[in-house]
Amino acid sequence: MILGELEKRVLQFLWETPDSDAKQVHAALTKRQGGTLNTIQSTLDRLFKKGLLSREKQGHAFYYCAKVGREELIAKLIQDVTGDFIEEGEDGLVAAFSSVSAALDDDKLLQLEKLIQHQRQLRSLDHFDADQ
Amino acid sequence: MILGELEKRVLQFLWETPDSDAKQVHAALTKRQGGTLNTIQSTLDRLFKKGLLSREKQGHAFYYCAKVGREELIAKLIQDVTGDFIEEGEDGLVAAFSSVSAALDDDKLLQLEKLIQHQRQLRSLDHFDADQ
DNA sequence: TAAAATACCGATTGACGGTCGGTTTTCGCG
DNA sequence: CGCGAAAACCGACCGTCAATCGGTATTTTA
Repeated sequence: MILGELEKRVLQFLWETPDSDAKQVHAALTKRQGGTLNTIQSTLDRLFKKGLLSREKQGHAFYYCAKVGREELIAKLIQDVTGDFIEEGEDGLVAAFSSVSAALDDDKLLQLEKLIQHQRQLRSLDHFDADQ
Repeated sequence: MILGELEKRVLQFLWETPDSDAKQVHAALTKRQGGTLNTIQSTLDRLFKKGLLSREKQGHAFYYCAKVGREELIAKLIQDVTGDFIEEGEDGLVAAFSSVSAALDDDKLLQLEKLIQHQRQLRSLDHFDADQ
């Protein structure tokens, strides 16, 4: 999946400000270039058709929400962009991580290891909560 | 950086078979669709101009080599595709990994942690060798 | 030097994002 | 209920870029 510049900016805005209509998105993005209200509507529609947004009619306008979170989208983009270089059958994300770890220096690698340990620790806490 | 389908297949071939000319690439890729020899030449040229290939004239033909390895390219692609969603200043790759770790289940996370530990172990062995 | 192999140039096609004008639909209010 | 405004929708156009390939210039080699 390829995202254009405007599409990315719209997504970022909707992560910060969910449940916005075209007018609001336009008002927010037009300050740093953002085209016409029509342009924003087209972009919202394209993102909706790509399955990245949900929308609901309130009054006479659609209100949009991001259907995927930032992390989820990043994961999807990485899988897309690396998919053709990953063997069939292996998990795309893990394989991508694996490939890339070679490109990280020692500090980055340590940083990443701590990050994952932290993440796993959070998980076990969640499980502990869920067990109560 | 955006890579087309043919460009990806050419790259993969050159990783397996470095120092090939257009004719060889064409012979190898034409079995599963690959256009004319001219098409392959254009694609090689495009990849060369993108800085992904090096070339050297031997006889009357250019012989191409991939200038970036598979891991390096994957790292670059991930940085490109996630760059707009990563804060300025932080390391793109680590930040991307960090974002994505949320999208991994426990097994994958553990798998990844072991992978990184393994990688770090390799590094220290390399350093040990280098010190001798 | 001539023929063959190859590089190079340019045109075309097909996607796709961005842009926007014009028309139709829809909603709310008098 | 009907009117006016607001919004959605449609379609067109542009720019970019990968893929494709024909034709021509260039280079190598015999």
